[in-house]
Amino acid sequence: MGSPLPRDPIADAQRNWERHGWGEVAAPMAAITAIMRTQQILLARIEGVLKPFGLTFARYELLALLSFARSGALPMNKASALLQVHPTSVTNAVDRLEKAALVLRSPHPTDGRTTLIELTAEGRTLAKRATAALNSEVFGQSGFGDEDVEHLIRVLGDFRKAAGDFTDG
Amino acid sequence: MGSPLPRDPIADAQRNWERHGWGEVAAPMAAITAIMRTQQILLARIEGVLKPFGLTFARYELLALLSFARSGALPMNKASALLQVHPTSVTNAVDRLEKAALVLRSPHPTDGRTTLIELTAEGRTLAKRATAALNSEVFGQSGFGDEDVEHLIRVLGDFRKAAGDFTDG
DNA sequence: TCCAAACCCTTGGATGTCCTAGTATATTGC
DNA sequence: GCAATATACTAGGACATCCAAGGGTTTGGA
Repeated sequence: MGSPLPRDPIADAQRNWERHGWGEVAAPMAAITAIMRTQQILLARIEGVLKPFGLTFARYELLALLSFARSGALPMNKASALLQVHPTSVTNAVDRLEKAALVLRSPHPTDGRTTLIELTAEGRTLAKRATAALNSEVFGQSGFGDEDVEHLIRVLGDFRKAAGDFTDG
Repeated sequence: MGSPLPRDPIADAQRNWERHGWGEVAAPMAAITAIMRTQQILLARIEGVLKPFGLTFARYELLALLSFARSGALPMNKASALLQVHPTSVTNAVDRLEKAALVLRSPHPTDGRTTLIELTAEGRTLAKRATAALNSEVFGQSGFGDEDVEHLIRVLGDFRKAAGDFTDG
């Protein structure tokens, strides 16, 4: 999108906050802004690796989730809850995955309101290949040190829990 | 979007990765997924605070950036570089801010290719009010401890630098 | 001087996310 | 048993992001 800037724009923003008398919240502002930007960078990397597979991150996440379900199938509402996205986002992803013959919709055996998403053989294979690519090209080269990874998992885990994502642990 | 899950879905994913023989990259995968989810939570909080002002995060960022420029004006390409988003995203944001009379476009005095974005008085006032709201309702209550904030700034700063965001310090 | 290459912004298209409604099916309570 | 409430999915709309392409302006080398 552009070449490197001569200065860190987030560090500059933090200084601006301090200069305007908002020093109390300048550091958290910088940390939060850094999280936003880091997510953007990571998402771009992930999408770049998935593109050759005809997948986006949203579709990959759903495929991966299904591949870990013993039966290879999940109700849409369950997928929505586990992926922590709006139900309409799941509908959207399933529409496209279904067109690509990677998943299929089937009626729930006992609840007429519910639709099950099932992985096709093709979908299972692609999920495996895409995961291997992500493991070697993104997760295996995150650039984060082992200690930092542990720290991130702990700090962000506490944050997510406090935000109401889950109740255990 | 939903009530808390009984278990942390990211911790479950990490266990799944380990169970499938990808233990080497399970932790970075969990850290990266946690960053994605944390960004989602933070963005929702921010958008919630900005909604009463008729702003989105993208528009707020542009407004805030302009408010720190001494002249209150910046070329579009400069804004794109500093916000680290695609030029078309800036075009989009400016279109909407201009309709709301918060900024206006003016020609660059010496370079006919360039368009300057200028903050209006109304835009400057709104930026100030929105910043105050974010400071008190989001940044001031991030939920991150002081030490964790410092750690995040450092770790994510190193990451962004390694990713080519900037070259200084 | 002058034309090609570089640069700047906008338009149009594809995706993803969320929200608000609307339809269909289950559950609950009287 | 039936009406009221709750739940599940989908349709349509608003926004944001990126990419690909197009038109105008500058710059630089022949």
